[in-house]
Amino acid sequence: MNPVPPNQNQNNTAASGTASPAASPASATGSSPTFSPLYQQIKALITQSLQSGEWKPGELIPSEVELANRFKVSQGTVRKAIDELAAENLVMRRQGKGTFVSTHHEARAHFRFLRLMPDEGVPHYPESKIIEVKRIRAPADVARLLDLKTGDALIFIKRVQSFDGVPTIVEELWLPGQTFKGLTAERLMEYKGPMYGLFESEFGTRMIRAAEKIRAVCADGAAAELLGIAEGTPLLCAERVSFTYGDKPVELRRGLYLTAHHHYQNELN
Amino acid sequence: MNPVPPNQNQNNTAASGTASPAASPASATGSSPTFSPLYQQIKALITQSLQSGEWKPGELIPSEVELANRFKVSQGTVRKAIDELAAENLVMRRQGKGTFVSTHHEARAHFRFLRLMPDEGVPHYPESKIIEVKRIRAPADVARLLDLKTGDALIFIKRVQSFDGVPTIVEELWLPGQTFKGLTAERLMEYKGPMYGLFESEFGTRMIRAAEKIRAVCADGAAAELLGIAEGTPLLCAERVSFTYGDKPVELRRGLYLTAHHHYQNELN
DNA sequence: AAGTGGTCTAGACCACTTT
DNA sequence: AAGTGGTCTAGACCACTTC
Repeated sequence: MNPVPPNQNQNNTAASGTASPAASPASATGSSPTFSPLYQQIKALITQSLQSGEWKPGELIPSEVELANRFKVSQGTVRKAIDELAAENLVMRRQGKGTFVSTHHEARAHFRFLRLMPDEGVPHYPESKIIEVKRIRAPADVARLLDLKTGDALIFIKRVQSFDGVPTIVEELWLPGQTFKGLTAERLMEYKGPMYGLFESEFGTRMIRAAEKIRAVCADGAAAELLGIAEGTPLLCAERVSFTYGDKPVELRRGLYLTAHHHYQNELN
Repeated sequence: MNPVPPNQNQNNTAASGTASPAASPASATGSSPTFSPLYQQIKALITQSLQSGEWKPGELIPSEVELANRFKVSQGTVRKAIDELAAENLVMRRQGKGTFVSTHHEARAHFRFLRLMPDEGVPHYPESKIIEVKRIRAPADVARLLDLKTGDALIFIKRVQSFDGVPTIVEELWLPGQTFKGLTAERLMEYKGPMYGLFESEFGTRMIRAAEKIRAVCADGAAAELLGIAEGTPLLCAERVSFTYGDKPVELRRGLYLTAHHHYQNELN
């Protein structure tokens, strides 16, 4: 959209002695600025293009050289910007091929948000069974977490996920009606694969980060019946808020995990 | 220890036309090598110095320029090596001051491994009460996780941690006797602050990474009594294996967390 | 052969900290 | 003023992929 160079808060003119001696980057050099490095500005511009859909999930973005020309900066500066985007899993670099927009339609991405692993054997993605889909008004607590107003339109989803036919997860989701307009039970039921893939493809909303709070709880009657276990069985309760570009919360999810033969895997670095 | 340059798998001679035309980096250029980039080799050398204690936790390491001279590479290469070490929390960079070896004696580091947060209010570090310390022989399962042999010497520790006087965590630890020779109940009880600080200062063993498996369980009689709760109360069970340099496992820990007024916090990126 | 990301270098200047 | 990490540039070459 904007091929012009971002404001230059450093005197890049340097070079030979021919440079005008009084380039005067003066004016506001210390008053209010909050300057950010060039590569951060480039990163923000690239992120904008990702968010706007200029480059769609799975697609190739322009090469480093091309972006350097577009933004009128050196390749090294573009590289540093993309390095950070890759570290945040917004893009993926592949030597010799290029840089691709990340997508949830990839085996690699499936376990980035689902951390429940079998105690033994290789992990694989569970089957999903939709229990309920309905339109509701946002209760105060949900509204607060999703940065909405109490009473705003929400879509509520309840489902059960099974590994090898064994029901293991009961999940409830609250989605802003505004963002997921047109989401139906039919569409959810016929869709195979991670829900985030559907959100990405059909609603243009990509989850890029999430925060979870985990507790131990007792199975209530409803959960016990859905999971085929005794009431009172201890379950792991994971409450997740997911964010899309701009740190905008767009999903609240409460999952109850049966951890008899699975565990929540976490790496502390 | 080794100020000589690492093997150079790239022809760095370049420069002007005076370079000998037949530098012949030939020989094994494609047979078995598993070459690694220069900055990875530098990173490994720096890590060795960290592990050997040449620079101790909290101390300043040599400047980038100094390291570049020592290793006979450019500052940029040292920088990339240190960037990765900083990303792994092995060192901390501070503009204008230098690069410091990370330490567990820092408020900043306290919540890197303890992820239990109060549902409301600001997080603070719990008080610890040692229940039991004894020497045992490694059971098969513990030995396997710690990369030891069944029957090897272990130190077993049991403690309770409280927030504002409320018992919230029951924890059991298994430590290799070899690594933590001389660890006594007295030393543990008189020590204030995170146990990893003690391990780092007194035993030269720094935890740099950990893997946790989390489940929901019911409180048994022992845990219930220590936490002052009813038997059968759901608890979060976190089993952690911690690693020091070289990905060597040096601690097994099983914590039972009361999540009535706290939760396990996790960020998914 | 051409294009991409990955590595390495050398030099300049900036921002911050200490002397 | 001097030293440190932080940013930016320009150019070279390497490793990998595709044509």
